[in-house]
This record gives sequence, C-alpha cells and structure tokens, in this order.
Amino acid sequence: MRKPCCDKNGTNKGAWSKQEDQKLIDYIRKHGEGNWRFIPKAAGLLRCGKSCRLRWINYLRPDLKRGNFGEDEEDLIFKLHHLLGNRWSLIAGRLPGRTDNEVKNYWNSHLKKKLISKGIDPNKHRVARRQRTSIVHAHQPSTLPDLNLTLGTSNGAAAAQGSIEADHPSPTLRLFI
DNA sequence: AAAAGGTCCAACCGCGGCGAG
DNA sequence: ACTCGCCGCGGTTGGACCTTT
Repeated sequence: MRKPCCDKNGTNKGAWSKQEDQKLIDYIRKHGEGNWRFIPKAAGLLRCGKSCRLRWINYLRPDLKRGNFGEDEEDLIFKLHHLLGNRWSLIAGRLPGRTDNEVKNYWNSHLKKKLISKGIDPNKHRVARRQRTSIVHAHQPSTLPDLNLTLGTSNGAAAAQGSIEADHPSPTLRLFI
C-alpha cells in the first residue's frame, strides 16, 4: 500500500473557499509555482499540495480561457485525440488557455457523444498508458513543437496521419499513427 | 410545483515516471 | 543498482444545476 501523498488529518477537502483561493493566488504571485508539497504550509492553507496544484492549474491561473469551446477548438481536439488518444495534457498543450481537466470533461460530456451519434467508436484510437512518457518528455511547455496533421475523415474511417517535430536540442520526436 | 433523471464540472484518487540520495 | 519522495497524469466521483415528466 502506497503512503498517502500528505497527512489527511487536519487538511480540508472539497470545494475551495474564496479566502483559500486568494491565499494561494497571493502566495504564487509572490513566490511562483513549484514545490507543491511546501506551498500549502507556506501559504497558510490547510490543503494538500496536490489539491493546491490542481486548483491553481485548473482554475486560478491567470492565463486560463473560461467559457465554451469554439468550433476550431473542438475540431482540433477531435484531430488531436485521433492522433494521441486520451493524452489530455498533450491535447490541452495545443489549446492555449485550456487545461487537461477541461478538455477531458468536454470530451466526455460533449465530443464523445458526437462521435457515437456519428457511429464512430471514440475509444478505438486510444493509446496505451505505458507509452505516455516518451512523448511527454520530448514536449517542453515553453518550446512547444510544431504539429502537422493530415486527417482523412470523409467517411468516418480511421485514416489519420500526423507528426510532431521538435527542432530544439532535445531528441526529435516523430509520431506516426 | 415537485420529484426524478440527466448533465456537467470541480475535485479527489491512485498509479507511473523521474530525479536525488 | 536500488529506494524513496515528489510531481504530473488519466480515471473516477460527488454534488450542484438543469431538464423532463
């Protein structure tokens, strides 16, 4: 049995209050992100580090774009999911201001149903989880690689080809499906 | 008007990878 | 080479809100 990520005694759970949000925002504005395990204590929050990280990334970050997804975003999610499967963080990385959680929720509540209504199995291009890291680590947030997509969907068939190339010093990544 | 069912989204959970020691 | 702790990820859940009957 794995140890819990933090001491669950004396930590709050559930919805965040405005005061908690403000404490976290103030702390990160002053000191920046990083060391999530230490942040709750330093910011005076009775939360576990993971909870703080999630709250910041999914809700409090100033560059977040709230509201409905546009048609272009929806289209891009379709294409990227076809290429990458359930790699929500990678998909979200191509959508400025969107989080992996937001993309995942939108997929599960809207896009999945659209695919099913068109007779397309939304899971058939799923990529095994164990293949994840080789791709994630070639993808540095500040140096997003160019992504080229060619996608044939005229009859709903799974004809897709894509490539991701990173022309920075880290190893070049190419992904063909 | 109210109960039942459905939808959506914020938040939690547990796992796997990675780096430090 | 191995262990341990942290971080980030995808899957899942709980409950608030909305729609239908």
